[in-house]
Amino acid sequence: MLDAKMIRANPEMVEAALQNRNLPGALQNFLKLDEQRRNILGQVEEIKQFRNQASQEVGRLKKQGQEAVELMEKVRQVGLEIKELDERLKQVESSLDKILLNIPNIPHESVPIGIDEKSNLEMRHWGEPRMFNFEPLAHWDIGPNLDILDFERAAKLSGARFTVYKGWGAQLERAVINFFLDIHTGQHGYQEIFPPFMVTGDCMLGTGQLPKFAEDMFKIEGRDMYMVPTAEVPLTNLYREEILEERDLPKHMTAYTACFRAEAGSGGRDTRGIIRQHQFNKVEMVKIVTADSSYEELEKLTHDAEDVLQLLGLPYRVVLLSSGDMGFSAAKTYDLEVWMPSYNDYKEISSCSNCEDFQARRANIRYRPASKEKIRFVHTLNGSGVAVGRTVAAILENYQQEDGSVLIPEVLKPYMGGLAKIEK
RNA sequence: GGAGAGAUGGCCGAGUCGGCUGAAGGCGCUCGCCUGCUAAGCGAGUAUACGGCUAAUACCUGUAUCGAGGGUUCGAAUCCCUCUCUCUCCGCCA
Repeated sequence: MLDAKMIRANPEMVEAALQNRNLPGALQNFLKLDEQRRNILGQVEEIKQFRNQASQEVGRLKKQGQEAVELMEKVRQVGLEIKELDERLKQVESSLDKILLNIPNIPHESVPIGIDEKSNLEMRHWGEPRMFNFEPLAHWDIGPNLDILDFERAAKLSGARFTVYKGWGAQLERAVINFFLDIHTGQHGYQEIFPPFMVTGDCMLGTGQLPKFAEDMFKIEGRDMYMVPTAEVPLTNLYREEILEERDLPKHMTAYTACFRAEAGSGGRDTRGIIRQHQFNKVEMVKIVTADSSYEELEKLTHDAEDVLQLLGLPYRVVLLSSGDMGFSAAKTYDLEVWMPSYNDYKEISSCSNCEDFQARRANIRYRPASKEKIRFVHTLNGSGVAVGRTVAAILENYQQEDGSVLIPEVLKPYMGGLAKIEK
């Protein structure tokens, strides 16, 4: 959520930024409503002041044993006015809220301007796509061939976009999860968290999934409960409505959760394999930091995600997203894209964002500066560290052998009971 | 699911029959003083949001906030209703 005062002070700047987000005119009624609000507020507060003073006067008179019927009647009348104005104020404020909650974050100045992914910028890449001296298979063929992925029975259980992992496949998934967590906690200094997989609507509002993207999520019937679409939601909301001490910052957290997404708008995309599922595993990193350090922290966060891909020996590139390709809450985002032979292309496997104070405002997460200055909003960052299912797919494809077997990356062997390769 | 208790400021914790209570007291924290010393003592200060005024996120000023929403009243942290959450006991259960 943007700061209303900031918008009021720089309407043209905000409008321009929203245009770069493909949302021209999103500010339309905001300024008018904002003025209305201050108008009504001024009126109603003045009357309330009178009421407060008058009712104190009544108290004083009564204490002295005097009558105050006239004054009491006057205040009663005024009370009706207050009620009416309060009602109007509430309406205007809820309209304003609706606008504010639907406005995305403003891109950082370093973000390339563009309407879609074509304007993204490749920052760097690591490793080179493997050259195969045989025809490589896609993971949706490798998996069933080795009997470690079962798409058909998954469909029987749950329909499209679900996968059953079996045997070494299931172990590989678990190995990757543990490997990621061990690296982030042991080498990158994150605190491991194991959060609930279901959260309230307030949490979804706090991180920006609601109100705009309700159709992307799985909601529990008849309850104010949602399946988490990413651990970013519970981790960031952990400190919702709290005032932290600066000495307790930064907070670096990592968590494994299953993630649940309705994939409403993704029609026929990535229908094969485990790239785009309704349920997938992910290890997420979330940072809660002060404003002056957040961009430095974003670089580190991105490197922490890159690190696990390097350890796994998976070729990838880092892409800076353009203004039009970024997520709703982000001010700046780096995507990590892993080389995926079946796509003959790089495929997103991590997204690392600085949300600045956008989520902090919504979730009301603040901190008290050590200098005892005014309380401020924190900055929040999140990044996949990284998507587990896509990692498994990348391993299967990048480490496949001509005989159909798949080598286990060195760093994962300890997690697989020393197994060197998965074969039939 | 049944029965009961409770939700107050950064934390702990008072609030009498509704009326200078934004809220006693304590802790913590900040600043100053004092003290021959990693202690103690003394003094002062210490919520947030949104308005107005301002160059100002500085003063000053107004309004709101004692779990949330609604009601009664001239006036509610204090009375009434609804909801949410926490705790205790019972039941059930991985």
